[in-house]
Amino acid sequence: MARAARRRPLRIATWNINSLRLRLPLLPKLIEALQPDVLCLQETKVPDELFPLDGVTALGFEHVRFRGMKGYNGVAILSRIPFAHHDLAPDWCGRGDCRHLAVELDAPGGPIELHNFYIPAGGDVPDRTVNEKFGHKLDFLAEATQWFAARTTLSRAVLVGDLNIAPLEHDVWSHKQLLDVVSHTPVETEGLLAWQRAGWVDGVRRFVPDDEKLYSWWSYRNRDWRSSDRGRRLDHVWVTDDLGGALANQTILKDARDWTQASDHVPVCVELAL
DNA sequence: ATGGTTGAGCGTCAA
Repeated sequence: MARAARRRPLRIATWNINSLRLRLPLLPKLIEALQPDVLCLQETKVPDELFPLDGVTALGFEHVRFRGMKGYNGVAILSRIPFAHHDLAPDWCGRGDCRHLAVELDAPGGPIELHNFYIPAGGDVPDRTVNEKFGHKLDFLAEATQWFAARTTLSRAVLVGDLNIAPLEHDVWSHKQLLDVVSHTPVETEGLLAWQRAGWVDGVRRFVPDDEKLYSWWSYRNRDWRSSDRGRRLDHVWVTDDLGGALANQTILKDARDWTQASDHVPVCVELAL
C-alpha cells in the first residue's frame, strides 16, 4: 500500500560566528552536529569581495546570500534549498551597516520568509543620552518592531539572529545583577518581548520552561566559561504563529563553546515539521 | 568601579 514517507523536518540554524574567515574550519563540526538545511550567520566580518564563497559551497550550501563590510558586522544565509531574494526591508536606521538579510525559502508546504538579524550590541552604558550606541540599539528595535507590525499579512515567517537581548529572567545567569547591564535592561527586554508578542513564537522556549536557565553566549572574559557559567541567551529563533504547530525540536549547541578557537556565541537550531 | 579576552587589521575600536 502507498504510504507517504514522513518528510525530514526542515532545520534552520543561527550562529554569531565572529569572523567567518577565521572560523570557516569549524563549520563541518556544526554541520555534523546539527545537519542544518539553512544556516544564518552574523558578525561575518568580511567584505563581500572577500567572502569565501567556494568554502561554503564546498560544504553543500549551494544557495548563498551575504552582506558584509570591512571589519565589523556582516550577515550571511547559507542554504541547501533554493530561495528567492526578499528585499522589502528598509536600510535600518539609515546606516547601511549590514545587519539584516532576508530570503524567501522554497520550503515544503509553501514559501517561508526568513529574516536574519544582527541587532546592535549597544555599548556599555544603558543610557542613550551619554551612549549613542545604546540609542542606536533602541532605535533599531523600535524600527524593526514597527516595520513588522505594519506587515499585516505576514505569515509563514522565521526570524533568527543575534538579537543581543536576553529577554527573560532565566535567559541570564543573574537577573538582579544584570538589570542595569546592556542586553538585559527593562527597556530592552520589554521592547524585544513587545516585538515578539506582535505575531511571533519563541521557537526555543517552546521546548524549555521559562524557569530553566538557558544561554547561547558566554563572554571571552572569564577564565573558565563553563564553571563560572555567566551566560546570556542572546541568539534567537522565532516563528510566526501559523508555524508554531510545526515546531518539532530545538538545539543549543553548547559544546561549540569548547571548540578550538571558539566563537563566544554557540549555534542555535530549530526543526520545523512542515 | 574595574578588569577580564577576542577579532580586525595595524589605530584602536567593537564586542
